[in-house]
Amino acid sequence: MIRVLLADDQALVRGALAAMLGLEPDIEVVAQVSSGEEVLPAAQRTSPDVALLDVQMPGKDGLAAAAELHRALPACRVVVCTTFGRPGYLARAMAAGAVGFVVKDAPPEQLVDAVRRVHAGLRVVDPALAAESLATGASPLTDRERDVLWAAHDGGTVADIARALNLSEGTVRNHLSSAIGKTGARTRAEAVRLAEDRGWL
Amino acid sequence: MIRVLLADDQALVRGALAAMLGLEPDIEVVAQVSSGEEVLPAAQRTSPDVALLDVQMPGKDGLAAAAELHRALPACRVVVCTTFGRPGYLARAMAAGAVGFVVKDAPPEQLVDAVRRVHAGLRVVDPALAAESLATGASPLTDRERDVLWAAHDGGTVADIARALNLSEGTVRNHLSSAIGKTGARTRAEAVRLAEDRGWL
DNA sequence: TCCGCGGCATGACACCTGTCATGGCCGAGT
DNA sequence: ACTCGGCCATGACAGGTGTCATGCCGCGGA
Repeated sequence: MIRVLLADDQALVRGALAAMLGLEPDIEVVAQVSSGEEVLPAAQRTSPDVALLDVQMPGKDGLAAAAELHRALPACRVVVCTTFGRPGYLARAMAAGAVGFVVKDAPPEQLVDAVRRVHAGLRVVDPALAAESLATGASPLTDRERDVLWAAHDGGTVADIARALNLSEGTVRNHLSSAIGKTGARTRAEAVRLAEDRGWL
Repeated sequence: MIRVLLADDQALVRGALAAMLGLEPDIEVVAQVSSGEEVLPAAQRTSPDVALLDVQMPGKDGLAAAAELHRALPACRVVVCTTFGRPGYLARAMAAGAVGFVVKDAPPEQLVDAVRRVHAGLRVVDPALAAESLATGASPLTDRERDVLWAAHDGGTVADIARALNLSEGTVRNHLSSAIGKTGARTRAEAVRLAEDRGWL
């Protein structure tokens, strides 16, 4: 029996995934949580063999939860599952100690397959995504540029961003300008979009 | 037996939902498709009692598919299912002839419940969302304002938008200004975000 | 018929943005 | 000690942006 922990904020898909995994004779879902914060306590309580974590979750996201879980319970194999096949996510998931990475576009068998494979000690990564991840490369943005770009995410003015980060407006403009240059965008909005697509935020 | 058609572009969640619904003794998933275009042909082939359509799909989205399906096969009850509980989606789904609206945050039982209820001729709508929908109201944007705002979606300049819509730059600025005023935003980026959240695009 | 509203356009103006030059500060690697 | 890169800041400038006044056209309702 492979003991599985399931983390996804959308109750409907979490329940559906549990039902699907439950159909497999050698898989048992021993815990379900809906946020990153609940992952570690639930894992310590139920000691699962495999943890299936969604990236998009309120509060602590799946990547942060994966890192935390990997440090505290190295025996628990982590599979990261996400809606968006963004190259940056893959790289960050691997850096966080995940051994599997599954996209929600993939056929259902691939998930149960991934659970079995990581339980057997193998790594599971989509080859196409791995190639794209290497091609896109790591984020060229500095920490501060990322902060500023993230603060520009919801469309505030330079003054708003400067206030939020305790910076001068000129500095914010510089960071934005630099980020725009590095992403190849022509406006800050485009830069935010591109950086987000590449997982640089 | 309630015959169900399932439409969701994410193969994993589609399969998981099918597995979950398949566990119910009185429900049978007779068709699964991954895009809005496939909905009508599949429905005509399998004549389901209930169609469960995701809003976010490539090409023709769930709302367009719902309208098409409702016109062609009025006997088939449509339930719209979405990740985002945006008020505008609810209104547009109802206008498209849907009789059910389920958010993916909802508990799993609520989905099977919704399927049974709509099959019994009832409407299924989240009360909180319905209230918010009424409060937000219909879009105050004119058609052109919506077009311009949508064209501004990916962060191009005014000149880009003007080219894309064959308008003068001044006109684009006017429409944007008007849209910014109506949404209560202060920049075009914020206006795009707000309008999107409210389902005005 | 006239009026009002929406789409389209022009021009002007204040303000915001993106870019650049310049300089100071600090920590890391040579 | 020195250099280099990242961070922060200031100031200046061209060009983009948001707003307003004004006008024309076409359409549907009073």
